[in-house]
Amino acid sequence: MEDTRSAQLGKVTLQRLALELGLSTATVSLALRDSPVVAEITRLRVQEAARDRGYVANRSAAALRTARTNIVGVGLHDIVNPSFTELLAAIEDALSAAGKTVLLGVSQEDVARQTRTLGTLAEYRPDAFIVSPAAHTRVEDLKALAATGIAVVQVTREIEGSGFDFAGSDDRAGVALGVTHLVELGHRRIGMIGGFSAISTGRKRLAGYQAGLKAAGIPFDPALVMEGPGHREEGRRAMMRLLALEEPPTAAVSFNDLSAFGALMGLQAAGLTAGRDFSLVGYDDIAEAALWHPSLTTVHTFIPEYGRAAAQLALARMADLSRPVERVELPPRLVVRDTTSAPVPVKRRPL
Amino acid sequence: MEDTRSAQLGKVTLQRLALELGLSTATVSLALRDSPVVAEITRLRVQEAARDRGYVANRSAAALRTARTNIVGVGLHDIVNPSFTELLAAIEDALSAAGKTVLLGVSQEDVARQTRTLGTLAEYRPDAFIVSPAAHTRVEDLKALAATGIAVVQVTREIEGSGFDFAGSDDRAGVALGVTHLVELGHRRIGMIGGFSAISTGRKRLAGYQAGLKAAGIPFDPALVMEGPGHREEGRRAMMRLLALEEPPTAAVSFNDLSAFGALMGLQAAGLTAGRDFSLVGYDDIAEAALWHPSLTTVHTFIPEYGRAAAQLALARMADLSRPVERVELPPRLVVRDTTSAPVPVKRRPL
DNA sequence: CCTGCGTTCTAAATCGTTTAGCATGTGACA
DNA sequence: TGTCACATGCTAAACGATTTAGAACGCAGG
Repeated sequence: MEDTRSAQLGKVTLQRLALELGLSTATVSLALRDSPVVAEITRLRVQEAARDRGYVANRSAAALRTARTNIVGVGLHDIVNPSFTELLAAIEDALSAAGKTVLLGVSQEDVARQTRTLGTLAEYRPDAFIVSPAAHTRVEDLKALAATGIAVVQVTREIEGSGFDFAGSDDRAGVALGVTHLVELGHRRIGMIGGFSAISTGRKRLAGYQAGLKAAGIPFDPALVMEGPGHREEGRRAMMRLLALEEPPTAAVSFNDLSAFGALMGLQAAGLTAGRDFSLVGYDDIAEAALWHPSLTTVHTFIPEYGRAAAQLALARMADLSRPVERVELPPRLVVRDTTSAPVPVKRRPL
Repeated sequence: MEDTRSAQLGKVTLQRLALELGLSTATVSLALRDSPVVAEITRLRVQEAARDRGYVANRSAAALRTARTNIVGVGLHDIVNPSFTELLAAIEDALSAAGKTVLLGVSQEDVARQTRTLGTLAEYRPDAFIVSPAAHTRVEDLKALAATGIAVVQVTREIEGSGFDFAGSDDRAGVALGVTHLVELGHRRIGMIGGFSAISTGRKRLAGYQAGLKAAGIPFDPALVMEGPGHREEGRRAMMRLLALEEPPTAAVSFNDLSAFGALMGLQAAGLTAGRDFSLVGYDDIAEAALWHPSLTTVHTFIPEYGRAAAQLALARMADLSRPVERVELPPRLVVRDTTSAPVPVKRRPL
């Protein structure tokens, strides 16, 4: 009934509404947005008519006129990794509470795809971008986005020297926490699993690993660092390689929980028990970490918090493009569970 | 440099480009879109100029003119639940391959919020909606979206009688598979954990449970059905309640993997071992299922596949609004792991 | 009767693109 | 020379909203 009528009469636009009400489009537009210059009674009349006729504003038209879209482009390199899912959920939640809508782009850790995706998003003229840049992204790639006067905020990862706002966790301090914990348990030979130098988080977490060692007076041994993208499978292989070393470590920290899970599988495959034969510390504390068996000692990074922070930074910058650059770097917290313990002298149970 | 220049001269629009090239906007517009009516040489000249000047098309303007946005509104009730994350990733992937961009809305299983969110998305005039409706969504709520001539596709869940395309898994058959598996192992008293009748998947999975029992000649006992939203915590509580029954079941199927994980925790808390003292079948087979200890026997539902199917349905319907309604219902497959086994006579080890 | 003022509404320009229809130039051909 | 076809490019009118300057009106005060 309703649909048939509106289909017959064509789409209901603001002009149409104005015509039917015997008002000008100016008045209708103002009335719909609760402007004080239109009389109370007219306002109510207009809003009622809009509701009755099922009027839906056309943001393309509004955006064209106002150069504002209320869209925020969110570009992540991955959304299946639980830590990024949590991030996306937090960002979406904070933005939608502020009346913004998320236009989503996923780069799959591929700069070319990221360029294409963000380029497409840019055509929609988002008021802001929130980006976790793919590995190998250059400063210019990000600058290109901001060229049109769009606010750009980096989240989780950052491109050093880009000069954009950033929200994430203090990765250096975080991984150092994990190393210190292992040292306190008595470990001296500690490996690092996953992470690579093409992304800021990789560099910072490696730096945290080194800082932790240094604080304990333990020399850094590059042979104990297994670079990798932070997948489960890569974590498993890294653990195998660590165990195959001439002088294998008795413990390791990892780039993220996913590679730690892989490492746990590697331990299991080698007939070793985490938290007894080998100590392992994860990073991020995603929900799954507490559920493993044994449950994963890891570093909690407050992902929803910095997701919300990123949203706030974006809102602040789109309100004032020239405000000083801001960095929000939340301090992580160590969560001790069952995969860490004092090292066993040397003997290893064969099964 | 580049930014300063373009900032000085104002935004670079198609008109500006035309002016600088001494061409009409029509020609420039056509040239940029590789129309055959503009001469090869002009086309190249225009495209080069566009590249040099950093021209970024304004989709709001184009959308206004063409009534096409290349946006697809994706409304999910949750994105943190891994099965919906996988779904979102698959949908995004398929759509972006087709040149569409995802405008995201999350309803948090709340109809009011869903109405608000989808209403906002509608203002952007997406070419299509892909929706997994929140519980208690009524047919009219969805119809309202389609009123403006927008393609609507339901994914995972559906509102019966809405008459929209649908892509999901054959939930009835899926849960029946699980029940049959348990029956074949020798179980006769089988519970159902999670799911509720406010959503189609809840109803279908319950129906599958009943169908499985019926096929085995086992009478349906409502006392063995623990309704709930499909969270971990709810699964845990449901398991506690099942175990506290006068005549507790020896096995259970569950609404989804998350509630099965909760149930596993419940078993552990009760000092029971899944796959020995109690058999449990999950639903969905998310990545985490294989990693539990013991690993979860569950029903694999091909989420990325039907996510892609939903995207294809949306593309097809936006190309032809009047095509016949299509339903894609993928048959699930049982994955037997370690949480199921033949029932133990009655004796239970106290710890 | 004129002036001034506040309230409420209108006319018209504008945002950047697409597209139907028209204009122009060129060469072929009769 | 005139006609026609074709290739190419232009003109101008949309699309649906927002916004600014100002019109119309009623009313009070002198």
